[in-house]
Amino acid sequence: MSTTPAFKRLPRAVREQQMLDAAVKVFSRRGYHAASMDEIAEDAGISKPMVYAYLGPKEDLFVACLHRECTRMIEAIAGAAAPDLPPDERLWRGLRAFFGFVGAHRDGWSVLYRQTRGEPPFAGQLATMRARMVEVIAGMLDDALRAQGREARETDLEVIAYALVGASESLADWLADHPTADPEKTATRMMNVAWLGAGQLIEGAVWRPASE
Amino acid sequence: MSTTPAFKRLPRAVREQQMLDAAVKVFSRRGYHAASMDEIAEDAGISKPMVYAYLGPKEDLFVACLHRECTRMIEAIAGAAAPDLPPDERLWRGLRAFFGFVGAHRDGWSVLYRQTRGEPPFAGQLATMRARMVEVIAGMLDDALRAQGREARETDLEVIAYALVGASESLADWLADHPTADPEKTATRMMNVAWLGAGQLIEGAVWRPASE
DNA sequence: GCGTAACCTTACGCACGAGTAGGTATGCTG
DNA sequence: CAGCATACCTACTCGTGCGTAAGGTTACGC
Repeated sequence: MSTTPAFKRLPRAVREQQMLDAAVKVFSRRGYHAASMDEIAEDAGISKPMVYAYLGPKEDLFVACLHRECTRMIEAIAGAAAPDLPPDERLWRGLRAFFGFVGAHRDGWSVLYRQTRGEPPFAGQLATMRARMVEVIAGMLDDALRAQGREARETDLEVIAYALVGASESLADWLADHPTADPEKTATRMMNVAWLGAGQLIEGAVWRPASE
Repeated sequence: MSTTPAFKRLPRAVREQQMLDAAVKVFSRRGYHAASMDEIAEDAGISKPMVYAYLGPKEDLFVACLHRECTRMIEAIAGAAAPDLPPDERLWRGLRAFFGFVGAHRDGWSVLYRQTRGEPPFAGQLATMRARMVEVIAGMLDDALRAQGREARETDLEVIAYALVGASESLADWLADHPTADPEKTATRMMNVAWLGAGQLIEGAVWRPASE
């Protein structure tokens, strides 16, 4: 009887992490709806009622995943991009941290962006987080502008920042789908597109439609 | 009896369009899974079995929506960006057509991108379409390069194109969420980011990490 | 060594929504 | 006006998967 309990009893904190790991994995593979609580439980090496006891119903579980992955990502980026650096250096470090994170947590990224985007109950959370990112980037651009004694309409900066965030997300998807690709190199490419583009804009260059 | 039939009998082709309209609307509002066939039928002013008779089960219905919206969009863009124009003009017209389409078909855009992305059964279709876009953009960049007697590694171009497509998608989302925003203006902003960025890259400029 | 509390399980109820069976009305063709 | 095809409906079945009730088992305090 007391030979091999096969499954050891573990403290709550440990089980919760195992469950979240399993949930992120299954959610990313199947999508929110197709993921069944049974599969998550099985993958975590635990039975379903435990999941409900610790993390609550499916929706709460997903939010918990979202929250954990989101926190990890924000920390990774914030830790890398110190606010007292010059703008391009800040952007570069932020990008490097971002792509590094995605490369190391492809499942987490998938849950965060691919799944969350389309599901009305969660889309708001994602939008909030993205808004924070956009604000930071826009602030950075604004700093760079003011350092040159210039100004720009707020909306313009916001939209540019939005485009940069979108481009980064898109490349992150590309990275997640190409396991052999190098996060560092991807970050460099993104930096080229972002900074040379945004950089020229800051210099005052403007492209206009030719005619009509 | 023959007073007011309340709902006239209509030919199949008309009903199908009404159903697709309703489906796009409901899918975009609720998401694929949360959308019920009952709600779609009701919104189309018709009963459920008719939907099944004409468009088949839910998955087929969604694919039909996808197909219609996708075709409309491709046509709008292809019609605007003639291949014999100079690269920047081509890009500009393509972008203008794209944002014009999104502004006029916000629901369709939502279905196409927000919903399709996260659902494994459909994600492939979207990926194929996006790949076509990327290929076109990459080809354009390549043309511009060759015109200057230069070369670039294929992967680099592809990644840059991917970033541009991602940025455009992201701004399209922004546009879809800001009903008061002007598609034309959004297109101009995107063009600034895209062309001045990519343009500088084509001139041979390269940004490198500073140290370490 | 025994209670008790936390951990963990099997086995079920139940709602919701996809898909269908079978029947009714309408308009077109001869 | 007969006949037939097509548009259309009400009312049902049934699978699937979320969430739970009630009961076993292991560890730790005394």
